Amino acid sequence: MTLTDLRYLVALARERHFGHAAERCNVSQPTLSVAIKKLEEELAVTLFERSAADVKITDIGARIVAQAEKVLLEAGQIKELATAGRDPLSGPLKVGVIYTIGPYLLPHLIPRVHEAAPSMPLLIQENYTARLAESLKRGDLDVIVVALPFEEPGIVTQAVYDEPFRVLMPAGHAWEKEDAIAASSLAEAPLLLLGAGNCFRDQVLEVCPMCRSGEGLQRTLEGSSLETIRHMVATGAGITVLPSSAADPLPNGNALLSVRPFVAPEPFRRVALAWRVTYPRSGAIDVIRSAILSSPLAGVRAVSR
Amino acid sequence: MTLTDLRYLVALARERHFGHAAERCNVSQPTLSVAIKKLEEELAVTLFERSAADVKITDIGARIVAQAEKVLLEAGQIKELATAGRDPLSGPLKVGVIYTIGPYLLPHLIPRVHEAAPSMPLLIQENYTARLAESLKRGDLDVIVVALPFEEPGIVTQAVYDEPFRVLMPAGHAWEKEDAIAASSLAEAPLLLLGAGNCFRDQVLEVCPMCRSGEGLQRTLEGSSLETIRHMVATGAGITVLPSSAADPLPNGNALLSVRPFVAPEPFRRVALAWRVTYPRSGAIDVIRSAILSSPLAGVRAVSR
DNA sequence: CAATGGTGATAGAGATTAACTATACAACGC
DNA sequence: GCGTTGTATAGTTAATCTCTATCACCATTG
Repeated sequence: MTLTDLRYLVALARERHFGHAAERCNVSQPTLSVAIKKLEEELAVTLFERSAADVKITDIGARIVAQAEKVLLEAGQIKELATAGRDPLSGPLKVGVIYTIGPYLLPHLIPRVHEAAPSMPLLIQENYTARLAESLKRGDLDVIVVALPFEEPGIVTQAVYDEPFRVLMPAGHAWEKEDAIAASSLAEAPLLLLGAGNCFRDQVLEVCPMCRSGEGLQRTLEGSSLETIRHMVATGAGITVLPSSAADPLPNGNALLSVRPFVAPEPFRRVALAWRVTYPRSGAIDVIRSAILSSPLAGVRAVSR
Repeated sequence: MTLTDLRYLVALARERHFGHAAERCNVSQPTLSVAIKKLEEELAVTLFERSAADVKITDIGARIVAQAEKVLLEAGQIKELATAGRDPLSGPLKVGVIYTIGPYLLPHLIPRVHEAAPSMPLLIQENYTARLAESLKRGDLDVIVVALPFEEPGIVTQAVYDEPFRVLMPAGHAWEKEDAIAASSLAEAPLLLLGAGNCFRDQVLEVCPMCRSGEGLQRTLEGSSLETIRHMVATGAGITVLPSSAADPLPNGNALLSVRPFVAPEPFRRVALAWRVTYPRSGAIDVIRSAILSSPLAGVRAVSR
């Protein structure tokens, strides 16, 4: 029993004439005749009464035809589903973002994506890089926004933008008179750091090797976010390093904080998109990339493909 | 897209492993692999993400699999319908009976059929032979009970029983003293006849050729039934001829009527079943025949096959 | 870093199935 | 009877399905 057989069956039930039904199915009369006979044998049921005058459907035949129509209808739905799902910009996209990007990127990203792909709702999750990578590989996420380096088997990454680091200090801090801060001097200040797991923490420590070795005055704040650290800096608890997208928008309306760049060469992080090599909706990822690049993130420089 | 393809699809969605899914479908891995690929091409949609680690279903793939399961379920229903409908004694049987048999046969027939085939309800229609034949050929009826001769192209008949004719007269009628009535004497009495269209009318007239030529005292009662004629006879309106199944049960409790047989050779009618040659539920017809033969119809003689 | 094992894709051969054309067969109507 | 109409059957061709064997890929492991 194939879907073709069922189509023949339904056609014959409608036409009540082998020849006409065959014509409607674009096959020869013997083809349809044989198919119906085969179907009757397979089901061990007489579906039609053939006579010279005409073709009559049996009671059981009518019931089976009705069911066959239901099957064909449902089968047709598959094609419709496929057609609807063919657009990579249709259907939800599961996006992961690291904690140190999400709060600054998402407010810009969401409206832009919604405009570019109205029928692609975003399901967003913030987490550590390692957790995001796990979810991505498992298929719980479709694309993640992370900082490089990021290497995983089966995962491709595409750099999107570079983002310089800034020093954030309380207003009135001694360094406020400097135009730019040397990375080496970070070890001299009480540096507030994110907890382990945040890649940004590691990147900051890389900027200041002495801090990593524990020789500085840095303090690790487990369970904190850049925002909570910023508030702590505002109260004079220490200084910190922020990515420009988090730091630059601040001072305008915030009298308690001062932001300074690093002296060249400025340390920076490279933010990238990552997805499974096998992920088929590349169009959706393009939309995300474009939306990120058109977002007004302070201080960032696009990375050409 | 075939039902087999859909089975492969569903299996793969369940197993998430081409080899295992193929095994479950009793095919080789390449077979399933190729089938899935073909399906994806036909639908122009990626259903699965293949990677070395595992097989992930895409969102659209999951939706299509759900639909495929629905299709397979409905298709399975066809087989169940066929299994259920394979029994010729299941499902309603559309029976037609001529007016001059129905009232005497059906009360006996129905309980017997119900006992022999409890899941075969009877849909019964009484009508003239010609009308029944038309309905039978059209497929509105499955089997009819008529009197022979009955010849129709595409219709087979099977004689069931012979039924002698009787003369019915009012109690106290002059012929009451006779043991048997000669057919030729019918022309001498006011004979009440059914309207045209009733085959029994013609058969009675055949018994009495003089009546046919209009030389007797007979009166045709259009729109009547044997029962109404019987009541008329009881009031003394005339005499009539009845089949034994209608006549013989009467006199016992009916002081107003007398019944007499004809002199040998008794005229009789041969009652038969008729159905389309193509009708597949011959088992159902056998049941009807048996039920008729086991019915206690007065005076009838079974006709051997 | 090379070897290994597991997994899906591909190639080519063989068998099955489905389709066609031609024709037989059956039933009715003239 | 004989032609017409309509379905079934035969035989052939073509498409398709399925198989075995093998490749290619990747991730793990010694």
